[in-house]
Amino acid sequence: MLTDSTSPHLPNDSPLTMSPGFPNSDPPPDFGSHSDQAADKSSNLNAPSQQQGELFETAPPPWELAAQDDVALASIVFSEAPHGPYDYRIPDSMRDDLVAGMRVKVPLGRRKKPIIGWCTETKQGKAAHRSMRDIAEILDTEPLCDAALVRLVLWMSHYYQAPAGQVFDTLIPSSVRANAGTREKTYLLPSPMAKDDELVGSLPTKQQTALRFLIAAGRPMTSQQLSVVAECTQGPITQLRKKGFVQENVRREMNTPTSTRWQVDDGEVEVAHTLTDDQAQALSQVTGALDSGKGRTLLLHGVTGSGKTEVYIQAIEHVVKFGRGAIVLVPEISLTPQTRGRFERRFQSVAVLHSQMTPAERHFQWQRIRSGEVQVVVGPRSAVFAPMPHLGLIVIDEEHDGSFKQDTQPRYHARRVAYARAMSLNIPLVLGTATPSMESWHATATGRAELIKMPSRVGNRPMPDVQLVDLRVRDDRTAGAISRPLHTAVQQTLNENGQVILLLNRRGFATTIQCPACGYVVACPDCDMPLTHHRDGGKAVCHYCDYTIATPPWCPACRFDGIRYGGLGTQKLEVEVKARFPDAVVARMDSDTMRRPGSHQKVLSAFRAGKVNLLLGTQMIAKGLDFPNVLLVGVINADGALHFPDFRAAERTFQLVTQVAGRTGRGDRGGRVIVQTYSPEHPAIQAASRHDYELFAKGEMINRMKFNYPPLGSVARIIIRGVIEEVTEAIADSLLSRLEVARDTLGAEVRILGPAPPPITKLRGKYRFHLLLQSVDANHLGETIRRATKDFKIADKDDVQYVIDIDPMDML
DNA sequence: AGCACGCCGACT
DNA sequence: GTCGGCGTGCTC
Repeated sequence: MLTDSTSPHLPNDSPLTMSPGFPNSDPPPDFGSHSDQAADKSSNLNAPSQQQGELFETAPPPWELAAQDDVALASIVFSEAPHGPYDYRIPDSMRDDLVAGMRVKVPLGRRKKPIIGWCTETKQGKAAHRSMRDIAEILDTEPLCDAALVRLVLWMSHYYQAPAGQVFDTLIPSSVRANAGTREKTYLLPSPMAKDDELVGSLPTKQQTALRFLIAAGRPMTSQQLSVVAECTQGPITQLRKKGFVQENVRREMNTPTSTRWQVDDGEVEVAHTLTDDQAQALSQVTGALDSGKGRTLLLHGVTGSGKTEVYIQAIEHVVKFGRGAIVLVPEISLTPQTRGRFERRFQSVAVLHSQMTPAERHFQWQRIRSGEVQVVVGPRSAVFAPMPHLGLIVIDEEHDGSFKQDTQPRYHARRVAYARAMSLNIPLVLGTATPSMESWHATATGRAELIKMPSRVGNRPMPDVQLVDLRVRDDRTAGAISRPLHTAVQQTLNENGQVILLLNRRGFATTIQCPACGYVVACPDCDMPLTHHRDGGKAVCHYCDYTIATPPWCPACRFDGIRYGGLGTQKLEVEVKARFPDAVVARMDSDTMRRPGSHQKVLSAFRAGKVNLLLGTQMIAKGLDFPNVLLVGVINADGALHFPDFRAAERTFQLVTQVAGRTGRGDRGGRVIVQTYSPEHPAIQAASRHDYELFAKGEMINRMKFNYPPLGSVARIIIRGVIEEVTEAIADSLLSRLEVARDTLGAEVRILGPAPPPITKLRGKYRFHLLLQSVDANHLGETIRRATKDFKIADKDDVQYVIDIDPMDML
């Protein structure tokens, strides 16, 4: 039986452990200490047996009492296996220098070379381990993470079940660890011997003059500099060093060339805009939260074009006034020169972090931020780790965006991490979006977040009109992908010299089974997921639970026998569009054509300049573009996103349609949107067509409730991949039984699904299976996985790997 | 991940 | 009898 979901040995007021957590998680059972014993305890949900365990663990056997001297110890973790933590003795000579957050070199096992590790904690040891070894070397003079960030690392390591060493490596850019763009410089100082006039007087003239110049300078100089001012060669200076008249002082410094690059080039300064009533109201709520000195989450729900950015900026100005800094997270795609310029013109000192930065620049910006001179950091998800010393506010723009979840280990969500960081520092977290994630929306309903509404556009521009085209209506259908009504609208817009955006959400691998006559989709009775058609064997499979049936030859709802399996590519659409509108200049934007860096910007500036009339592409054109001459947006097939085998499919569809609709109606000429669909009555599509988020959220929450999908419950996913299909599946099966055992011994309430083939069955030559775990309590879920995988070893010969994804954002 | 230990087969 | 195959286990 489960007694309590909060761990008894945790301080309950600790902000990172505030219960209930957000979005949808409970406190980490332990993040303060993570020695072996602590890990044992934390994997036990049952409080009474924990106390029992302590009886045995805290009393050392008598023969170890001799080793009980109080020694200085450091807990060290590694980014490579074995990840630790291991305890090392701190030699007396290092005792005052080692701080948590520094890197060290330590001996490990029978290795010849010492290994680099991270210090998570220094402590006074009582029960010394039987084979305690010494720290060999300290690599940093300053910790790379302050105490609060070390705590964040340990929390992330626990929550995402990733080795702490790996989390450190994620937090601290490799360029910082490698000291990119720096060089060791040797400075010269007069030594005590140089004070002895008699000795100095006995030196040869050149050496004497050089030394007198160095003394007169009154500051350390490089031998280069000294040779210039003293008008001599290196010779005399080398002699002075040899004879001991000068001391050497080695310092690591930034190379000069990069150190000016960050500066704003245009020097333009923008003043604060006059706020609309909505904006003023929103701002006062945010500043109120700032002044309260509490960790609070504010969801800023503002329609596209309502001016959220101006609210962020003025809130940050408020923070800056008090000498504190802010972090602004933006989706990868919207880190454009425009976004950057906007912040740079409003603040004296901005650090923009982006993916094209060189290692030296990245390192330089990191140092600037840590020095405290930066007021605002703008960047993608990793900017949540910016080492801002007096952080006062974190803003996440477009908080619903998928790019905030990292898809490699540690698979963290920047919103979840930002929440943990903000709450631990007692500062506000502002989440801004036109289409809140269900997680954030639910948080406002349960009181974990406060809702701020901005329902109208700046200048009171109307929202664009959204027209649904029912593809089931025979008269509107054509042989191609563009219906008659859409064709007419495109032609008309082009005739009026307007620009057109056509959105195709191609996710080719998902072959959902949909009836073209009535729109019916074949779904799994247990998971509510659309089944996916597999050509070989004519089977239809659920990617969550492996439920399988024979693909029905005709529609189960209306008995129509021309059932089809979705799928249309941008290339094919481009051909059709060019044939239909031969006079239009068409550009295509998708991951295939946008592979080269800069091509993105190139196409967009051509579109902005009006050289392109019709822009065709995937999701990437749905976000953030602001072109006043776009009078028509067409969504080729809204169902592609809608009937995707993912419980977030409806949410994605709503977001997609709403965001793409926001690309039009930004000028004086208004704008319209046409959405083609087989399911015009679907709540997500209906709500999007009316620009009614709350209508959507209400309906969607009921759907999520049926199966306890997030945000009502938690989900985790374990992906198992290997070269041999049978072996991979066998290991997935053994992991399943371990999970079941762990769940039952813990008495945890967790539903385990699979192993099932994920939508992407084979990736880079490896077969994949996945296990899905669901629970209303994130702790139960986490503990079950922790226990099941604790000593789970896969033999090398099997060549199978597994990955744990906590709060997965997709099921591919 | 290394690195050594150990337990079975083919060689001088 | 030894050299070496790689399966197994440990690293504070």
